[in-house]
Amino acid sequence: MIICDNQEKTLYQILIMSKKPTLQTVAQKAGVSVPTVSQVLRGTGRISAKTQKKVLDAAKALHYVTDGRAASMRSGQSSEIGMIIHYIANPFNAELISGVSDTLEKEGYLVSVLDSQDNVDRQQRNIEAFIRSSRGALLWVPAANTPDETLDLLKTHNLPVVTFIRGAYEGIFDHVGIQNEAATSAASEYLIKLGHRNIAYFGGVGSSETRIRRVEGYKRALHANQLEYSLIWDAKDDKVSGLNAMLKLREQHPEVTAIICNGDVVALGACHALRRLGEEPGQSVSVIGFDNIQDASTATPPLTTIAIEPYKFGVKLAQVLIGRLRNPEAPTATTLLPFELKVRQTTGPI
Amino acid sequence: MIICDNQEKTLYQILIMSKKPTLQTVAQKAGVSVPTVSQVLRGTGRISAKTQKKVLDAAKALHYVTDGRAASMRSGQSSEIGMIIHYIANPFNAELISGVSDTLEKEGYLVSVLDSQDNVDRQQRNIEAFIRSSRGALLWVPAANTPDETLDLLKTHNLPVVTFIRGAYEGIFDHVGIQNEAATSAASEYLIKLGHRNIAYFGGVGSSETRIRRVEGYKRALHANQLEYSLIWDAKDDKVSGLNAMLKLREQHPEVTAIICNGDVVALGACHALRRLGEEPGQSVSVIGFDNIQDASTATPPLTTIAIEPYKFGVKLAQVLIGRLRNPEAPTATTLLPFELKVRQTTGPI
DNA sequence: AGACTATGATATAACGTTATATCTTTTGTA
DNA sequence: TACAAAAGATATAACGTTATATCATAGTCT
Repeated sequence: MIICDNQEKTLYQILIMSKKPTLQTVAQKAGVSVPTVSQVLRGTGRISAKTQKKVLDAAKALHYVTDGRAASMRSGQSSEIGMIIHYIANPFNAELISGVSDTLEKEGYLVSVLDSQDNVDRQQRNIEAFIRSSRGALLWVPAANTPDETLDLLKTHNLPVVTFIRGAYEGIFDHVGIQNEAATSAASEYLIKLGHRNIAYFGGVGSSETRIRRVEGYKRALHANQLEYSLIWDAKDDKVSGLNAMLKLREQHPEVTAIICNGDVVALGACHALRRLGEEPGQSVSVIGFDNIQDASTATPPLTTIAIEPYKFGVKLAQVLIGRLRNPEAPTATTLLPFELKVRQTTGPI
Repeated sequence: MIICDNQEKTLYQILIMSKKPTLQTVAQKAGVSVPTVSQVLRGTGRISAKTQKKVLDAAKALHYVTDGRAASMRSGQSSEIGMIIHYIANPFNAELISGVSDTLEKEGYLVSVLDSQDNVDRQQRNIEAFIRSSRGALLWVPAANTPDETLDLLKTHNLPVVTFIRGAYEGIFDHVGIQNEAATSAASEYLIKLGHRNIAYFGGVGSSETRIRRVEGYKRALHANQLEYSLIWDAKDDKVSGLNAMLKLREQHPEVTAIICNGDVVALGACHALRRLGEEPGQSVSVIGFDNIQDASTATPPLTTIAIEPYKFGVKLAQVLIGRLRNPEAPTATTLLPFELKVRQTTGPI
């Protein structure tokens, strides 16, 4: 019994003491030097086939995985990419993130996403966390009213940055954005052709870059068609807020016959409000969304919306970043993604 | 002109060459040694107030941020936590992630999330990526049919792991889960009390741990009430699949008067199908969801569902991990979160 | 006053990798 | 056969931290 007990203890000790494998461990097992192992695993191509096999076998047997910290520190390169977005759970953003991750993972990068909640302090902490953790690049939706201090931090640490969605720093950083102004302008033109005269811009709060541009597109179209009437109606970009804001709008401004929304979620909330009032979206009031989220097509009635394909947006964003990392000295560029007006059943003649 | 030109070049050179600040840089500026700076910044409390001020001023002026790679490598500790989940964009999971991130960020950790898409190869790559990038712990929803190789990898690298949602490795790792069986059992009992006899389990595909438990709860309740009828109907957990599966179910099994769904999303799809058929959820067919996502309460009609608060789930999960990291030798534990049956309008007497 | 302790600061080594330079062996050529 | 060149493997140093041990200096006690 005592012997058995001792044996167990010994095994336990070994288990505890077995550290994770390093180049050192693999080199010993394969009977070669540490730099040789490193070269084989990185595939520099300067090691003979025979040695390569020995090394690869040893590495596999030991479940060896490179320590990215050490590799990154020595080589000065990082395969980790940080992303800061204003709201992760939004379905549009979630799809976009998938596009980014899929594309960058194929290139061997690892993407981590933080949610700034559009709060500049949180954003500052997020960026510091990324710098501390040595992310090699940053994909960034700048929060409204970002202070200069944040920019200083990014510049001090020479972090390659690509902004997206919100174009606050074009010229300083690469940017991938949406044709906001052109999109809402086209949507307004469409409503005007249907005969609408009292068109409101619905949803969004405050003066984010995105919303300003969209409102401008809306106003431009009104102006181009000599329409006097215009109305901007605030609502946070979630369904419940959209619902409540629409109830209020119908009460206070019954003259409105069409709305262009800041996002699909808020648009669906508005449709919901109309039906609760016994009205049908597309009949008494036309509704146009923005984003084309999955629910837009499956809702009853299906939502007319400005479609930006979020997954493709993410892919493009990733490609721009890859280009930047390959060619760090290239001048900064702005890429605007195309949009499409998907006409469904929430729009109709007046 | 030449002088000016030279000056400009010099400035440019300096800018290019200015590397990011290190302890070295800060130490020089403050006129102290490197270890002193390190101690001040970590707050070991062994440095005089006067020296502390010098150091902190210098660090601030230089925008110094610790290099986490080096710190982690030397100290053997990591403040980065990896999370692998089967589907990021699902609103329940998105909320859960928020709960985790918020809680862990407060403790100084940085969470990165990867989406395994329930694919074991992808999952394996994700785990390798996390090991390579030296995550200090892993929060993990194991994919169905995870191979032993994956476990070997985790064990070899001594990674602290907390599984959640799916309890495949209880006893090996800590686990935070849902009372799946009790929940569907309670939901079934409720339907039976309303007079339903032909109840189906609706949604989910294949034999995930979660689904097995939920189906078991459903069957247990049927059995306890001597009901003969049972039916399990597959559907992927998205709205469109739910819609199509429900259309088929109504066609092939018109005798069913109530369904218990694998998730709210699929349940909402089912409700949508009913309305398309001119039926009203809660009248001809009762529908019970699972998760209580935001849309569940705002849908028409509001969805009766089994509520788990995803944010609280995330907070609890984070707390379990923190406990594990504080006390690595403690025996593993399983925590099951309470559920609540939220009765709304999609359930009614037969 | 001399020895002892507490306090504050520093010197040194190590974490695991990769870049560079160096060394050995093989191959090719005159 | 001798020598250069190419190929294959290795030795060494460095990345930026922190743990540990060491060294001053000031304060306390007998």
